[in-house]
Formats: sequence, C-alpha cells, structure tokens
Amino acid sequence: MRGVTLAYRTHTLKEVDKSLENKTITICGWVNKRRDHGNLIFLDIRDRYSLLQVVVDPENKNTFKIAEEIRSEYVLQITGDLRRRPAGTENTKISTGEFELAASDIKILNKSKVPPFSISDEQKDYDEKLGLKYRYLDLRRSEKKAQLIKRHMITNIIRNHFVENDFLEIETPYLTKSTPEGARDFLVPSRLQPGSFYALPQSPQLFKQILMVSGFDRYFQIVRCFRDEDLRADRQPEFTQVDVEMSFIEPSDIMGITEDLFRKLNSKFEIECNYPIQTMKYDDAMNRFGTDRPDLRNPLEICDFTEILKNTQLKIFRTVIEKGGHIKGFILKNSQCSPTRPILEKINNMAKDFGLPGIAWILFDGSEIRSPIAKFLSEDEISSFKKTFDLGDKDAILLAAGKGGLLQSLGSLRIFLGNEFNLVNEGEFKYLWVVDFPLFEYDEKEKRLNSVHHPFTAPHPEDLEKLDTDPLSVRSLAYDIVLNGNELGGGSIRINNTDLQSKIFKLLDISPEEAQIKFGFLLEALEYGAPPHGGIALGLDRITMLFTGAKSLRDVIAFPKTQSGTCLLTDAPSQVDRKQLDELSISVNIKEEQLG
RNA sequence: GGGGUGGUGGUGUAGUCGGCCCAACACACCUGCCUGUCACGCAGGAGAUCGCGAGUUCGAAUCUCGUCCACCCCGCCA
Repeated sequence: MRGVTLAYRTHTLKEVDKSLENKTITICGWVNKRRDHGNLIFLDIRDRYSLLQVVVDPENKNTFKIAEEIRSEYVLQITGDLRRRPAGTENTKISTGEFELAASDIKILNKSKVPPFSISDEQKDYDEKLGLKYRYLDLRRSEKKAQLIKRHMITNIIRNHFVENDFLEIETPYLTKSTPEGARDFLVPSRLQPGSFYALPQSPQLFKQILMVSGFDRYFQIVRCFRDEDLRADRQPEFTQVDVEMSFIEPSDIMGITEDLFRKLNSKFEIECNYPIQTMKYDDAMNRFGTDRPDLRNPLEICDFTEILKNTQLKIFRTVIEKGGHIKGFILKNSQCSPTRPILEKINNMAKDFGLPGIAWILFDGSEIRSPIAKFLSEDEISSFKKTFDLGDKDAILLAAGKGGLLQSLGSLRIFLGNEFNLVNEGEFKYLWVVDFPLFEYDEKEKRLNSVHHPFTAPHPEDLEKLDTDPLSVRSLAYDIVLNGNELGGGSIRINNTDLQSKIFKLLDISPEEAQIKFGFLLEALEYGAPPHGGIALGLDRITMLFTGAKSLRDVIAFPKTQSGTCLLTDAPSQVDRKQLDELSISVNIKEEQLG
C-alpha cells in the first residue's frame, strides 16, 4: 500500500498508535519545541499529521550531544523505540500523547534560522504582512494547515459528487479572448501577434456553453478565474470556481444537484443546516431584507410603516411620502435586543454611515412613549403601531424615510443590528435560493440597460412579451445560492435561440456588429443545434471560508494576494526587462522616476 | 478614486492631550543550572532612537504636513 521509499522514515506520525508500541521506528519532522532539563531533553516533533514527544536520555552520549544543539524548526530524522509514557505524564492534548519516542539516533537533516514568528505557540495575533512574506512558515502553523487540508477535502467531495453524477471534467483555455462585459480583464500580450492580447478568463462561461453544443450534456470544472477589480476580504483577483453546465434541464435540476452537494458537505463536516433549501424571490429578499443575499440567521425584517404614517404631522416624513417614498424600518423586541435610549442614539449615528439621513426611534417605556419625534405622533398612530406589530413594554421601533436606496441602506443597518445585538448564531448554516432576478437593470451613468447576470441569461418564459413593453420588469431564469449572507454561487438557464439572443443584444444596446466581434463564435455555435442548457458557478474559496470559519479568503488560499494585489512572498507583480517588453512590442507609459 | 484602523527590539503589545522614555512588559533569542516536562522552571545577558521624510518646538514615539505598507469598508466587482 505504501509504495514510497522508507529510506528516510518508517512511519509518519499519523501511524503512531498501540500497534507500534515497543517497536523501533524512524520518523522525520520539524522541531516544534525543545524542552531542555539539563540531563533530559524533550523534543516535540511535528510532521504534516501530528506531534510526537521525543525523549533524549544523557546515557546515550552522542545523541544527547546532538540534541543539545537542536533548535526550533530544525529538520530531524529520529530513530528510537516507541514506548508508552510513564503513568501520569500522558498528554491528552495531542493525538500521540500516550506515547513517546526514546531516541537512540538523531540526524539533523537541516538547520533553521530562528523563525520571524512563533510557529508552535498559540500566538494567535501577528502582523499578517509577516505571515504573507514567510508564507511557508505560516502554513506550518496548525490553523492554516488545517484550513488547507479542509479545502482539499471539500474539493475532493465536490469532484466526486459531480463525477458520480455523470459529469465530465473538461478543461478550458486560460489564454482566451477579452470580453469587456462585467469585470475588468487581466490581459496577456501576444508575442506572435504583436499588438494583440489574450485575456485571462473571468469564468469559462462561453466555453461551457459551447461544450453543451458539442453534446457533453454534463460538464464541470474546478477552475481558476481572474477578475481585475479591487480586493475585499472575500474577493481575490484569482479565485477558484466550481463551474457546472447541463443540457436538457430546468432550474430545478441544477438547483437539486447543487443542494445534494451541500448536503454532502454539511454531513461530512457535521454542520446542521436547513434542508430543503428555502427559495425566495428577489423582490421579497429586497423588500424584507434589503439585499439579494440575506443572512437568514438574522431574525430582523424590514417593516413598512408608510400606511400607518400616511397622515403624519412630521413634515420630513410627510414630504417623503408625498413624493412617493416610504417610511420603513425595524421592530426591536425587548426580548431579543433590549433597546435603550443610548443604544438607539448609537444606531441613529451608525445609520448615517449606511446612507440614511437618520433613524427616528420610538421606545415604549411602560405607558410612556420616548422618542425624538414623540410630539408628532398621534394617539391613533401609536395604537396602530402597537396593534400591527404587537408591541409591548421596552420594545422599540426604528424608522427611516426615503425613496431610492432606502432598502439597501436598511439592509446594511440590519447586518449592523444583528451584530450589535448578537442576533446571529454563528454556528448555524442557513442556505437560501434567490430566484426571479430581474433580467436587466438600468445603468444611470450610461443611460442604458445592463444584464443583471450576463447577456446569455434566458428571460422568464412568462415575461417574454414584456421584453418590448417593459423590459425592466422582465424576470430571468437565474438563481443564486446564498449561505449566511454570502453569495456562494449563481447561475441561469441560457438562451439557446439565436433570435432571442439577438433581441437581448438589441435591448442591451449591443449592435449586431459588436456582438459578432465579441461573441460571434458563440452565436454561430448556437445556430448548429444548441440544446436547451444552463448551469451554475460556485465559489470554492468562499465555500471553504464558510466551512472553515475563516474571516478572510486569504486564509483558505495557499498563496494569496494583498489588498493591493501584490504577493509579498514573491514580490509580484514586478518590472520586467526591456528585452521582454520589446519582444512583446510593449512600451510602458509611465515616467522613468516612477519606475524607481 | 474616497473613508477608516494600524505600523514602537525577532514577535505581540504598553506608552501617543510634548519633558518623568537614548522607551516598559510578555514571549522568542543567547549563556549557565536543572532527569519527566509538554505555555517546563530558575539565574543572568544581548537586542528597538518608536514605518519613512520634512516641519513646529528649548525639547517629539507623542503635535503638523507629506509619503509607504498592511487591514476593513464605499465606489468597482457576481
């Protein structure tokens, strides 16, 4: 079974158990810690799998002499007898804690400089800059190591899941054609075609559709994608996507196969979640939660107070209502948040950061009403509030007035309130499908329609007539999967009919010539018997982040980029030789002094 | 492009409304002692001019301006 050389070691630390007791073994690993008792030295040896305590006795003179020179992170090969530890000296914190290796021979395979930060300690906090520069040391730490191992397990489950369901893994090019829709492309200059550029794919979208035309009715790929946009904690310029496409399907097929996958992942990692996954219309998500990716663990929902306040004496509210705006906000039940005046004032201050003019609040304090707008509230209004929302003592209402953007702002406030009042159970997983997205959105700057998903997304069949009359109300056959407020992935049924595709391009103000230049190859493919098809793309990094509880994508990527897109380990990106540029017919358009 | 937080021996932090600081504490490091530790213990030692640059001041880690780096967020991005 172990088809590997035993020249260096007979066993890894994973294999240390009763079966090796009193046997002579040879192990290899790094010095996690040395404890020198003068006449007895302990070495904690670390390999990929575990830790094992090695004891060096002074009777063994040569070995003891070597052990005295040993320092942290030296790489050792140790031979000795694996024995049970003396009663009372077992260490329950490590998997090998019942045993220790009595060293008879130690060979220093390599020395190590003193590491810039501690690898063994529970020194949790250290400058992330250092960890990124010395990434190889950072990855020795148990936490980071565990995260990468978990990523591997997740990837493996995903691959098996699709393979078991008859999907074919097919690779698509990295050097491909720039498609300036959506995100900014990373460009790669062509040497053989001076002045022309490849682009790194933002996703294999067009290729996977073409594979459907080729008849590979179930395709998947675990594939790197590239987007040249600004970074965030959950956004890296290169990231891994689980790319899936199927023929002869409806949304429920792809949603089903995706749900099955997450069911497997949750079961593997023993995390409870809400099956079957609830489905919510985009409009409902926006109205109830102010976002298209609501965190359902947060119990707060946006309430509409416009009707109750339609005759309000408060001028600023009335003006907004008269202009067609709304008064919306939240009910804070004392049972879940215990709102108090200072907290309500703090919320009011925070609200401004979320683009709200401010938050008015009403606190029910016994039979009294405490509120900055108390004198504008009528008895009727107050009793309507109480009746409609079943309000009791110490409950509070948050109100905000606005028109466009009100819901999004309240969505941000909802997340803040969830954190502030600890309303979110971090250990819980709540999935959600968001469906019935609008097909288009209006681009205020460009004064034209844009695709919400991408231009190949099929319109909802019930809304086809509205394409001509009211395109903004047309829904699409797109779906997003959301977990705890994070978008894990999204997909759609694609258009497989050239006429409809042309019509969509027209609505998007993409001329036939332009469409031909950009996507001509796909459009032509669609004319050769394209089956009905659709798919989904899932963010592997984000999935791993949520399953490991990592706070940043950097924690689940072996070699990530900083927020300014650099790699502190390799110092990429960097300048290149003049000669390289010349070969590519590239001249750099920045001043010499800026080049340093 | 914008807003915010941080940068002090190798590491993590304290000091930051100017003088008590040529900077404190813990860990790591080095030396010595120690036969059952596992966050080993004890004694001793070395190590930073406070991200960088300029300015204000009798005096700057501390104030001002600029700049660099990392992180969080908006814009941007599925």
